Amino acid sequence: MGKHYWLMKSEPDTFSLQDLKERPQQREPWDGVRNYQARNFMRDGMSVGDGILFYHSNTKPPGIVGLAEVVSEAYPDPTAFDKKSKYYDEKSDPSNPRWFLVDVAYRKGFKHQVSLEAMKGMSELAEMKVLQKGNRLSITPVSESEYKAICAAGL
DNA sequence: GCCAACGTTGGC
DNA sequence: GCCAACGTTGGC
Repeated sequence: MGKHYWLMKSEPDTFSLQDLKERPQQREPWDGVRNYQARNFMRDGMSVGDGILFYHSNTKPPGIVGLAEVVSEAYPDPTAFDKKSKYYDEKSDPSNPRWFLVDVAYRKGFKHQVSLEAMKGMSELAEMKVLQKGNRLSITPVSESEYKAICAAGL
């Protein structure tokens, strides 16, 4: 299977690209996703080596701040089984897990953040999922041409 | 802080 | 299976 590209949102107050950069081995399980579509992208769509656009949401300005990479196959999200976790889900049965995640690793910080506003002005991104009205998904697929256009603007 | 858009829940 | 109520997301 060829390499795919994804946009993954995170609120920087919760977990920023800088936080990922400072993690041991600069990698982290992408836990806490509790949306079925986003889960399906991780569980069924992602492969090791896929490229990730790291997006900061709920901040000023929102936008893509750098690059990460998928570094594991999908596996059950352990926080769903942890009663002390804020992501605990009593309906996720360890013998039939409901929630999955992948590990992601830091790759690069952009020289220039590519803001949401700038993205809206880029004709190459007219079809991009994250720009469609009403889209709240925290994980969306990105085409190779979209990925390259954003890298060209940010690196 | 507001609120549009969307997903989930649960009564029926 | 329908759909109203509710909760969340996330830009502004």
